Amino acid sequence: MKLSLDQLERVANLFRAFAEPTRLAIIQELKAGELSVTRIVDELHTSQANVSKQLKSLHHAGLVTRRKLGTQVLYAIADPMVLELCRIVCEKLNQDALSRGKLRI
Amino acid sequence: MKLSLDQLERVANLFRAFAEPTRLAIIQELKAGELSVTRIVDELHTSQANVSKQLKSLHHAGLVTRRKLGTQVLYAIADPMVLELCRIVCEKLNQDALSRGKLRI
DNA sequence: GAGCTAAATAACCATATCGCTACATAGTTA
DNA sequence: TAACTATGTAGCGATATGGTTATTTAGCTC
Repeated sequence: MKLSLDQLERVANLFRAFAEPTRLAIIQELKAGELSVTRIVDELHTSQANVSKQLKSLHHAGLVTRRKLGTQVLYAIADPMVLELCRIVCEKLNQDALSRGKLRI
Repeated sequence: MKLSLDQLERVANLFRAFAEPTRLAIIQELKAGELSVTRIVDELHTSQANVSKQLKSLHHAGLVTRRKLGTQVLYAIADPMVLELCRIVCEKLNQDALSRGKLRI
């Protein structure tokens, strides 16, 4: 059974959520557990505005959950599938380039 | 262990190869086995030039193999991981939207 | 309410890339 | 060689989006 253009578009959108280094860096941070926006900003080398924007993308794609706690907003990985995909892709890259250091989000 | 920016970039590039409907459509066609460019063009609703361009992306990302046969060039899926990733993403989308038809590349 | 902190949004620029048309290249056959 | 087919490439316009700065909104504390 083949997917329609509309369905392919939705699949592509999900992959696209993973297709930026900054969003992957956020996922990498969230691997340790729920974090506030500020905590994430402290770890990454980009602005708070950008982190908020990318978190919005991730949340819209259903990859992270959002929870308000006072003035803070806590984000967490929504589905183990997120880490599973990263793991598979890292494995692939490790296979393709054993010379460089192992990759793992 | 956290990935460097350079490593995250490489992971993102791999995901990006999956992040376009046309490239996913090509992968979907190749699921049946090795195909020539013309055969792929016949199945998709886009130009031969565009198919060649997207095949170049897929090949550069290591997702498809390339084999010349006379005047033809045959492409095939390079790694079962490619279909595995598609399968996982489709599963995720099916979970998120059970109301619509099942997705499967 | 005033002042403060956390997060989101707006507006903008720069860059990337999708798909197109036109053309170039390579391999086959007459 | 000429003509034909299969594939790749160049260049273009339109669109999308990553990151920035500036601003806004929401919630806390005094």
